[in-house]
Amino acid sequence: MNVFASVDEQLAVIRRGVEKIVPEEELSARLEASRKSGQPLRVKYGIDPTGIDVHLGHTVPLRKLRQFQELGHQAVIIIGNYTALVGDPSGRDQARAKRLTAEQVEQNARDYLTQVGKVVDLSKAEVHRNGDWFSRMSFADLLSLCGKVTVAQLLTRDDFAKRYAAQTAIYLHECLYPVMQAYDSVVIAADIELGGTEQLYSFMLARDLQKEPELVSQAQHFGVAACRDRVLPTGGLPQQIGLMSPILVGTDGVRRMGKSLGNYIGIAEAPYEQMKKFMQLPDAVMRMYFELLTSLPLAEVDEILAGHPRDAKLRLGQEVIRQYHPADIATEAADRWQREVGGGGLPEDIPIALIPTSALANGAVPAAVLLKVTGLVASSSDARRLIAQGGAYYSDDLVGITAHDQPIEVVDGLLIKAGKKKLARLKIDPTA
RNA sequence: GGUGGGAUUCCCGAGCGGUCAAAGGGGCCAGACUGUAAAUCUGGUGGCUCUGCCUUCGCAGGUUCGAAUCCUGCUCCCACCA
Repeated sequence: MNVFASVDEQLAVIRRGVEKIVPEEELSARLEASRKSGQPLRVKYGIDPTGIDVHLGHTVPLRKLRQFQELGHQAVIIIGNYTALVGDPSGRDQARAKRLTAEQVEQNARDYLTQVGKVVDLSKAEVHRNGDWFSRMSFADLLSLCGKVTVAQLLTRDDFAKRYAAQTAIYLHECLYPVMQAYDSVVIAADIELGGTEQLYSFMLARDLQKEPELVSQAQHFGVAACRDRVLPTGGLPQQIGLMSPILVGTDGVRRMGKSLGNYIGIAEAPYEQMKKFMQLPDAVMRMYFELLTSLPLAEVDEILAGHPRDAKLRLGQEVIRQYHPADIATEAADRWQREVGGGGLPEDIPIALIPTSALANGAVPAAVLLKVTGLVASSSDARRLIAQGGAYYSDDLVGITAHDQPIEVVDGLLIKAGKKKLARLKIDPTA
């Protein structure tokens, strides 16, 4: 059967931008077997619906999942609505403070799927909520599951080991987190699991559980049909292979991309906002972004990077933006950046600031007061500082404001600029 | 339960009776440079009716001409002991 590309061709796609494959040597054999039997591999990706904004960091494994789909394999998305109740302890030095309610989790799950659908072809993917089985497990089922995992195993996890050594709390339900995640792999008979490098422990635990006949037959009760014809003569399942993506650095070029760090580019953001963020990336992260976020051949990426970094960023931005917006919009975002920023022109969407008539004295307002009233600056002290440092300008010709008490004659449409980025156009408000 | 240590301006962290709006670093802002990248340099970073005034150093009181600094109580953290 030739529904699948050759193993080497598949490997070329699969390996791109992957940091670690464990166990690496099993991958090509698994692909080979799938190609011979015509049976697609089941590729699992699990997400905990704890937040809402999907950003480019999340798209790295999601894109990998999409690539598997394009190679003809079966994407299986696990919505961790039950694991979300626990909270992933990965890398944490203490337990999570709050736990989400079931309703929040379900709402988040829906929001997630909408955004995930921009990367993965959901019409061809299986989507499961792990509550489907965890909510139906009996305590006896849980006990037999726990009977396969030792505390010593759990403590091989770095984060738990550290907490144990430091004598900070490790709650039992946290210990269950990796066990639950691994059990998901048993229920859905995963051949491959995608995730970040911090998932190594759970991925390996899944392999251990998948070879346990008792757990496999138990999992049959939870009705994921695909599981049934996968059972080996031993009673176990084929053990999954873990594919771990590197962590995408954020727009600061240093820390991992994350919402709480404010260094992310969200896939739901407006194209021009995304483009501006791309243009402000440190040069050094471009290669990583090209590799992980686009499908451009790496040889071509090298050529692009050999040129002017600004052009490379424009290209990078467009390549990524067109994955989430129409291509002409992506091009327009790049053009607009060149016009407004690259060319030193003025942006087209300058906010209007209303100036109450009562603030005028002979049609003019002292510069510091004006800056404050427009809201470009937080306080009049701030305004004075800005003016003293030569960072305040007025009119389309950007005339520098030289003194905080310099009277600025207010006219409708007058441009006021504070620093590099903040702009406003004045409008006299006759009602105030 | 016992004994010590601590809570400082966005963050970390000095200060331990006046010269403290409070060192230093980070972050952030502005200027120079430039590709609105990085690096570098310079300045700034509580508020105001701004050569001065007002409000900040966990909370509430007190001592003093004067307190972030001393005393009392309260709240919350942390370490060691049991």
